[in-house]
Amino acid sequence: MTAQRQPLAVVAGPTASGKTALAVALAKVLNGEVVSADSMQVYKDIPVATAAPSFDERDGIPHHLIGHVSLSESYSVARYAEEARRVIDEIAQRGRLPILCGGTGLYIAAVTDNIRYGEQDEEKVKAIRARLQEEAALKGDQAMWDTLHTFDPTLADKLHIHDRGRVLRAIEMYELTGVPMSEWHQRQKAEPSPYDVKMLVLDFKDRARLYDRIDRRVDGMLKNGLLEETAAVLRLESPTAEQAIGCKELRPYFDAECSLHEALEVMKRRSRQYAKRQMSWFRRLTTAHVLYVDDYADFDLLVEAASAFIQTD
RNA sequence: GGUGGCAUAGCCAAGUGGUAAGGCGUGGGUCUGCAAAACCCUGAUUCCCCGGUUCAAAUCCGGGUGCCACCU
Repeated sequence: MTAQRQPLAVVAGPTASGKTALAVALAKVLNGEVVSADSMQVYKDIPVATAAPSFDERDGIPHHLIGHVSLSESYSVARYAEEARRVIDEIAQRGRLPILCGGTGLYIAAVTDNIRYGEQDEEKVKAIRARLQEEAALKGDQAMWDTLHTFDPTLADKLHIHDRGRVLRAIEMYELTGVPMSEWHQRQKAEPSPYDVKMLVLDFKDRARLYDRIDRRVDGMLKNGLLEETAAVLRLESPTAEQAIGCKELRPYFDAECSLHEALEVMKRRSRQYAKRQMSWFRRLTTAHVLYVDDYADFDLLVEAASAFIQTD
């Protein structure tokens, strides 16, 4: 007898591929609740730019981890993983199916692969980061990479010298725990996942169709109040908001440096590039079941195929 | 009609005699604490066309074509 693992459905895919609608439809058919896996939808105040599901779109299905964080707070995968696990547990307690839905591959992986980030003293982490940043600015990327290589050659060899962010994080991890990051990876892989994951990835055989949906979505955001939302957010001077597609692309427009049309074109292009990165992430998930949206004549058929897959053993 | 300038990758563009920088876009990839971020890889057998000079031409000369500016 193997231990009963917690069923967990996942709906992943690039922006504008139709994840939200599919997740809601699945929740209805399978008695589920939706847990967002989107690094930007967690923030309140930017629902339009992040295409967070509206009241109507949710259609009575409970959604979690959306708009519960302020732009002034610091948020990251570590906190997300914790919250998501808790929420998934609660949904299961209610006897319902948790459906993880979103486009942030890292966030999804944190849950499905049961990655533990551990408790860390915030102040201590901040201090180390600041120091490493300074050191990197002074000595350069090569020197930092060399440093990492002395105590974690396995990871260093996988990282590009200019991938400063990851190199520094790996050094930080070692300073914090005394254990090389690659060793942490090993330990995590040895631990079995508590979830019975059914991962769906939405994709398009004809990429032009996805790009077209992205363009239309951006145009639609305008009608939903994108400009008003962005104007308000720009006043916050939030580094986090600057990461979201929309804010930084629209800034030149508000600064009268370009036309609205130009800013929107850039926003569409940036969204397409983002979608491409997402696809590249999801493509390598060998256990995922890919659903080509353009293979299905209508939405109901897509839902049918999706729910059939989730209910397989 | 005249005079001057310009023609280099999908776009912007450096290069004035020695064997085609760079940026953007595109496509591919990486990804374990800011991930809608960050990072990596990716293209011109040839520089508008034809002829000439030269060991050697995107670079110089002549002629054509196209675009721009100014003049009549």
